[in-house]
Amino acid sequence: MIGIIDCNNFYASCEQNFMPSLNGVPVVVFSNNDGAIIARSEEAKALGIDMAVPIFEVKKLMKQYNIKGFSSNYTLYGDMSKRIKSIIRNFFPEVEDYSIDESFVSCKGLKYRDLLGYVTDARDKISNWSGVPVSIGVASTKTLSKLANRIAKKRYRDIGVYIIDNDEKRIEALKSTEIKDLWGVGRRISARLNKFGIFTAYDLSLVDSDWAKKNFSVVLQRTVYELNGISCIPLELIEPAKQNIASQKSFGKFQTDFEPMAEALANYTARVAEKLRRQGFVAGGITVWLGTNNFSKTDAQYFPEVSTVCSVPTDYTPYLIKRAVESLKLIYKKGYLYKRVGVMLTDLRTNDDGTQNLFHSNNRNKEIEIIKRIDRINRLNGRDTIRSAQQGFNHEWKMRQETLTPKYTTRLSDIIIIK
DNA sequence: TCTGGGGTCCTAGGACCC
DNA sequence: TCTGGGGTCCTAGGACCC
Repeated sequence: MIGIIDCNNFYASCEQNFMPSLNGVPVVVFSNNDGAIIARSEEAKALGIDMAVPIFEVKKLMKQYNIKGFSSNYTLYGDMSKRIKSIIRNFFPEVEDYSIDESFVSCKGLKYRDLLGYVTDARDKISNWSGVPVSIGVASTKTLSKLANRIAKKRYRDIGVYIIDNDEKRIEALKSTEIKDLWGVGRRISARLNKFGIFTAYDLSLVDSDWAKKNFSVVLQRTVYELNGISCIPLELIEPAKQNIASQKSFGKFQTDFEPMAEALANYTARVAEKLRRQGFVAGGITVWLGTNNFSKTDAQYFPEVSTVCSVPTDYTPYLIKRAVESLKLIYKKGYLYKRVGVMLTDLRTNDDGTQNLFHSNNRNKEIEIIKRIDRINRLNGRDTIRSAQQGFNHEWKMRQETLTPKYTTRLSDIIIIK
């Protein structure tokens, strides 16, 4: 049996956890740039606030019902996530960290116990010890456990656990789940399935798996198997190495000139390069892109992208920034209202990769020394104490974060501020 | 006026190899 | 006059996830 442990309204719950006055109060969390809704407390859901709606569409409603809104605080959510996952490991030795607020766990070895009792106890303790309520669904496959989790959230809120452990429960769960709510089936595929008269998870479970593969893909074929209790998406207990590290952000206001966007790009590149080094990788390539506002019906649209190969796989920020800005020069064109710029480090390898380049001599050892010292200085004195001049200081492109809460768990200075 | 960010996997087709 | 078959790797684009 496989369990999925999922935090309820994770970002909203994190905010409520550190501000007791928010308990029982409708709370929403905004996307970066304070653009759209990405998390809602139960109270906010009950007032009809939908997921992913732009803020300007619900501003009135928020004012009317005094709904509290917060800018996303990923430092806080990331740290809370770490804490919750370490608690989970007390109860389940085999864990796959699936996302910031979800973990798959193996229930192997629990079969001689009262499974429901054990999982319910674990659920209560994870919720109480972290301050973030969680729900647990258990079934014989990942896809079915996701279904069980939905049922735990919707119908068994008080205990927060649901286990699909016989065929009767499985079929009932399938019949009460619309195809569009199925894990692995998105908007496009569910629309296509509807044309074949398939509307519920149960309908899909009855199709021939080869038909699913032929007409759709091996992904849907696996889903069909999983719905029938045949597990084909295994628990991944060893986290696979990252393949890419990316950063893109919308500007606080539209940009038209090259220089501020190059500055933003340099800053994002510095961030991904830091992340790269923290994980012990070097990047073999780098991709840069630009984008206009795809929601606009009148603005001219432009979404260029350029990928290049590093002369030698590297984690050296000055080189990566130089490469990124050169790439931006290739795709930048005057006359557009730009909404975002992004950078992705690709072809990641471990930093002992040792790939050389016959036609480029480089001072890898010197670079390693320099960047190690810069990282240390910045760690002790604050991010960007030493920075590339290209990163600038004005940051007029910076995203909006008008209602950001303190980084309660990771920054002492923030804790003092709220006193 | 105002609409997020960071990822993965799969597939088809082209280029290339012997 | 007539010119193969079996395979891999890479890339772009699509779809999905949270």
